[in-house]
Amino acid sequence: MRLGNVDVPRDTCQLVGNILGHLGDKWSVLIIVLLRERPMRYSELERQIETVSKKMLTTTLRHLERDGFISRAVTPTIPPRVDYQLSELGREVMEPLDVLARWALRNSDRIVEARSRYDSDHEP
Amino acid sequence: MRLGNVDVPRDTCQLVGNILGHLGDKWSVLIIVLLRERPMRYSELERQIETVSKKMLTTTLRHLERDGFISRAVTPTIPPRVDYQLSELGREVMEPLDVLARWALRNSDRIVEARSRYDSDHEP
DNA sequence: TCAATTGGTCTCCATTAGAGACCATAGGAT
DNA sequence: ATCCTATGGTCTCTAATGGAGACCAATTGA
Repeated sequence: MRLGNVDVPRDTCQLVGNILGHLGDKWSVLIIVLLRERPMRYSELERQIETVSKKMLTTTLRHLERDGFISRAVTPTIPPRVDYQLSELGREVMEPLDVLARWALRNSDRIVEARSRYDSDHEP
Repeated sequence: MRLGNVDVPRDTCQLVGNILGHLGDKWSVLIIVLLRERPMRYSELERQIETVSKKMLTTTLRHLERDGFISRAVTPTIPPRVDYQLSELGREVMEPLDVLARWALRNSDRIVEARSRYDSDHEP
């Protein structure tokens, strides 16, 4: 793998791929973006995202916690209360994520065009 | 959704999420990175990636083509020859992708640490 | 004559995602 | 007194998705 003009050894490359893979799965980025605004409770995230199942919300949060992007604070009241917030690492990853999101935003027209071109070329 | 200090309307945000989603799936980034080096034939990509199944390689290539990141050139010889290469859009998306990959590279230690901390805290 | 090559598609099985029931418990409303 | 709601999950069952690999058509080289 190459980054800029640096050759990246194979196992490091796998790690990067792995991290990118996690960040790239269906809900991670969305959760990070939401938590950037402010810390949120589990149920709040659930309501904000709407289309996520409890199971996937839980597993995605666990992954993000394990990788150190968010922290999880339990208050053992009844009913229980669990707050999630971005960690320092989570806040830092926002920057490259923003770069990518801004690029997507700037170029969304071109992608939409490419798609309709492809679709009209391939359906007959 | 917010990017920097700009508020992004909901449907545009969905598009960005959608694009990020595609880029984030298991093989896309790897294929883009490989094609940055030089154009490659189907079988060459297959050999480079090793662990990808034909089915997934084909569907990922189709998605990338539909979104306009790569182009596909068929030479109808026997046996057939199909060349894939990055389009202009594909070359442009490398930049934000590089930013993210470099970040991952710089911070991989912290993530590895976070993981082992999490694992030792949660297994007993 | 036989094997190898290519870019897929197709089928069959394994893994993963999603929908939603369920839980324990307290406080508030009726 | 009794119900209802709220919370942060887990668990089960089903639907969708992913992977392994057989198969194909046709030509060239051994």
